[in-house]
Amino acid sequence: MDKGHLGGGGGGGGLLALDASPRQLGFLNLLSPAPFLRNMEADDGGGGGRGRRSIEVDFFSDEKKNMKKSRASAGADADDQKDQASAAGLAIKKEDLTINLLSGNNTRRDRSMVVDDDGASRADEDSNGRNTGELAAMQAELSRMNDENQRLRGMLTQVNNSYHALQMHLVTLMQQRTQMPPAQPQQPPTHEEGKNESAIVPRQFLGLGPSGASAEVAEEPSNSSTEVGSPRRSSSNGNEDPERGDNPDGPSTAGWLPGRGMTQQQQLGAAAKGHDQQAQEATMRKARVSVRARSEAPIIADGCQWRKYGQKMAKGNPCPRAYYRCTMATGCPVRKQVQRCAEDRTILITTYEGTHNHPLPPAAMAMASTTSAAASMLLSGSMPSADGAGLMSSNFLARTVLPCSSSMATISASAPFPTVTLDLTHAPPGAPNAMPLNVARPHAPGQFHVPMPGGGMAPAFAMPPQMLYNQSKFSGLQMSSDSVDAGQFAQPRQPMGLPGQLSDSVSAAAAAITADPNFTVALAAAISSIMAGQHAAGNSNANNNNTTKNNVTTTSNNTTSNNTNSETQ
DNA sequence: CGTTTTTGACCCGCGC
DNA sequence: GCGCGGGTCAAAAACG
Ligand SMILES: [Zn+2]
Repeated sequence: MDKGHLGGGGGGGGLLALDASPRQLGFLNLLSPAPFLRNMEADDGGGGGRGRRSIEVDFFSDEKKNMKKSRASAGADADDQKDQASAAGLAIKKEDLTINLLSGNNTRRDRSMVVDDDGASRADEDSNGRNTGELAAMQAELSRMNDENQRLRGMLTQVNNSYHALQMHLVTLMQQRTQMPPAQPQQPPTHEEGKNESAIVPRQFLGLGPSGASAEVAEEPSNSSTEVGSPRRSSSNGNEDPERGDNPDGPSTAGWLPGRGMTQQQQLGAAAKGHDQQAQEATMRKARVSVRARSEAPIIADGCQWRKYGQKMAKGNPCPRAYYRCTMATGCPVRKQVQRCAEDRTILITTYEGTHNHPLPPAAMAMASTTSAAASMLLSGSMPSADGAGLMSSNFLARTVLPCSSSMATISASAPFPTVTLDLTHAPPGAPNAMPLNVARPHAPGQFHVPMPGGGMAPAFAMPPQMLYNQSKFSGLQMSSDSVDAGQFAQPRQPMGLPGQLSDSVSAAAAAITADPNFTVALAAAISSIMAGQHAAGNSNANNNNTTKNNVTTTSNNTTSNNTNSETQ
């Protein structure tokens, strides 16, 4: 019954000993001109665990941790939207906001106030009734402003939050539409609710399920369905066998386990759930988005937390392929596999699969929605084979997603799964970027350089978040314009009104929508991180350890790998 | 003590 | 039906 015994085991990670010094490099890179999408070793992606000492390339900078901390220390006081909101994402935003505010009007007053205050004591002695009065008044005003400030912050947070939620929702919807025949159109929209949705949506998202709202319960099944692919093996304990169809729920108790066998049979019950979903999910699952980038680091920091659950020698190349799964939420179906390119070991290929079922920090959003958008486009674009549509969409996508990078997107039909590949490895000099501003600056090979709209980072700092937002939007539009009708994208711009009906255009629009904001977010993150970096530099987290074993997988030896089935059976 | 990594065993689809 | 190969599971070890 059991799967047979336990495997072998054990591990060994002890080898980590070999640290290299790449860290330094990382820092250097950090400092280098191209801040966004820069290589950065740091960032321990994950949290806890044994330090993953690794250098990571950080596409979408994420130092959420730092951010959080700093924010907290800053005295964020209340603002507890907690969860959803709290996610680093907002944190970052907040940070920005805060910064701006400070630099703006308040600051001066603040400072002056403070100064006065200090001086006050002395002044007091001198006895200035008037001053005192003024002081009081100012204080009052100050507090009022603070108040307001906070309130605004809160609002912003909320808005931001719901925006993201909507965004995700949209993607989901789009996918659903694509998949479903005309028939039952209206379901999804149901939960718009507007306000609260922020909390709900994300979860539901995961479920994708119609009923989603009820979340927990619904989720389970759906979730399992999500896993779709995996259920098969649910072997773990004999339970599963019987499962096929029964046991609706043993409820949630078991709930969240990732499905896999985990002793839960129920999951299959989910199967019943409905073909659509299943089908849809299946498709989703199939769609893959892979990103090729140059990186010394063993993995790319995309803002999510990943747990490695497997490693295998790939057939065609000496480098092993590692499998990771998202651990930000318990049931998150997202997986990714990382592998080094055989010919050029400096190229790291990261393949994402699935959609997150939980809110993400902005840093993660960037990558996540990029991939999800890519996936949807891929799926919606009818089969990849169709060059016309396929290519176009891919190009569009590439441009949308990483406007400034010279990335190229390609869709391969050959693979078992439809796959979109974003290639960030070439750095064509004269790249035809959407933004003419491109600073032609010699960059390190392989780094994408992201020309800021302003022509450099510096100016960007000064800009308030909104400016950034607009700009990014702008750039997005511009890009999109050349391949598709810009008009369509214009609509989505309104944060709220989502017309979307046409499947294709919708998907395109969705892509645009999702992509743009992300870009923004990424920028914001990058900027704020940099800013933070100034004082926080020393901070432990800042760039964390990445010791790195520089060489990728030292595992080379692993004889093991090829084993496949060699053994029993 | 909770997490994450390591790693051999499993599972399963597919081609022959 | 067998075997290959891609993925996944999960015990045990490594970390913090
Ligand atoms: Zn996730």
